[in-house]
Amino acid sequence: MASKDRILRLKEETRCNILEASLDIVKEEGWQSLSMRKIADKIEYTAPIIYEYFANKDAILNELTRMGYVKLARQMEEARDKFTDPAEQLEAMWLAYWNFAFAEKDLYKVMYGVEVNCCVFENACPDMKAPSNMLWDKIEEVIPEDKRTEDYICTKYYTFWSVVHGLISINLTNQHRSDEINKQVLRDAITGIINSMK
Amino acid sequence: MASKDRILRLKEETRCNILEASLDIVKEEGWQSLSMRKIADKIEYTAPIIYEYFANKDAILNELTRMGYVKLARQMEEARDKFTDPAEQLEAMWLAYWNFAFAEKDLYKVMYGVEVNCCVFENACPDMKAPSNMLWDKIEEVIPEDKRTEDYICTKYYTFWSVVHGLISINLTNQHRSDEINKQVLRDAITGIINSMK
DNA sequence: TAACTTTGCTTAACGGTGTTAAATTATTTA
DNA sequence: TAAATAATTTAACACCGTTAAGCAAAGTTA
Repeated sequence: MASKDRILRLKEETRCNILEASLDIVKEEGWQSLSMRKIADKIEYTAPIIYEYFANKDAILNELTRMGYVKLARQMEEARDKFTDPAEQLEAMWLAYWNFAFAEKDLYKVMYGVEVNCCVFENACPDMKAPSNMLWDKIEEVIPEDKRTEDYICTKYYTFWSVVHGLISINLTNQHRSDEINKQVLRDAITGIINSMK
Repeated sequence: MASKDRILRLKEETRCNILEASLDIVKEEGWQSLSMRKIADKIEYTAPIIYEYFANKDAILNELTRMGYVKLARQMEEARDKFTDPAEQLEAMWLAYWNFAFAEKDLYKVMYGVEVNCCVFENACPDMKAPSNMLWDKIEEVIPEDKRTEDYICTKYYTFWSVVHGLISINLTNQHRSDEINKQVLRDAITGIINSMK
């Protein structure tokens, strides 16, 4: 009954093929244009057979993100093991996280639910720039004159924006929802950055 | 020829109705289930009529985000004008930004492209928790024993995650792409938080 | 070997999406 | 009133996720 094994192996293989094809499409065209029919085309089957391997499209995305987390964890471990000092290790791990996100952009987008809503952001209309301009101007005002270079302002601006937007995103996608911790993180970060500028 | 004016006024009104209906649907069912036919239903027309007011669905989302930015700017101005000290003003503005995001969750999601990919995040499988556990453990290690409470670790963890994920999101949705600034922000923030823990 | 059953896969279909072209109805103009 | 124009709808296209029915090959049993 070795034929059973062969068939099982084949089934496992097409399961893999489905995931590989999906990831290819995601990498080539972005995860929002991933469709069951495109996957089927790529593995040279018709769409319905995918449902013998995955309950639905979400299940495929789910498995892709799971695999993404595994890969991320591996890269972070590698980075960690290059150092012995805990602080250095921590920094290396965050850098690995960072690097992963950019090496696997679309995967990261699927994993953390980041996506542009529609159009190009390039020639953003003035209304879209108003809030950032306001913040920018105020940051400029807080920074003492002797430090006030374009790059320094830019750095502080993005540090601010990152921590706030990041915490918001986490709360919106995840349902973390511990208001106490959130407020503490937010105030810690904001006052910290402000003090660092003075 | 006052009838021309009346017609123009009516046209402007249905344009408004389209946007209002869209925002209602977005608030009720989330922006991913916004459809041209649903909008048409709500304004008691058929779908093709919408194309006389907006080029396509993206144009509607675009206008909604533009209006969102206007609203955000107004709330930030209000917050700013309650203080005179620049540092206090800056903090108030960031808090206004924060409050806006949670008062207008779905609008913020459209504006900044934040969305869950598919399923519930609640009972996340272990693979999904591995990276965060690794970071959590290392943070715990870096924090001196006398400060090492659950809440303190949690705060630091989310501060880290927020700033990194936030900066990543900004880079992925936007195409900011100034590697120099990015690296500076990242290292500034990370080493800053690390030092604050010691 | 012949009949029956299971398996693997496809075709067809449902209800949904954004979008466009043609047809129809209503309104204005001559 | 008749012609022209505008407003609106119907119908259609091509896509989407998903399911049910059908078919053909393979395996199993008599």
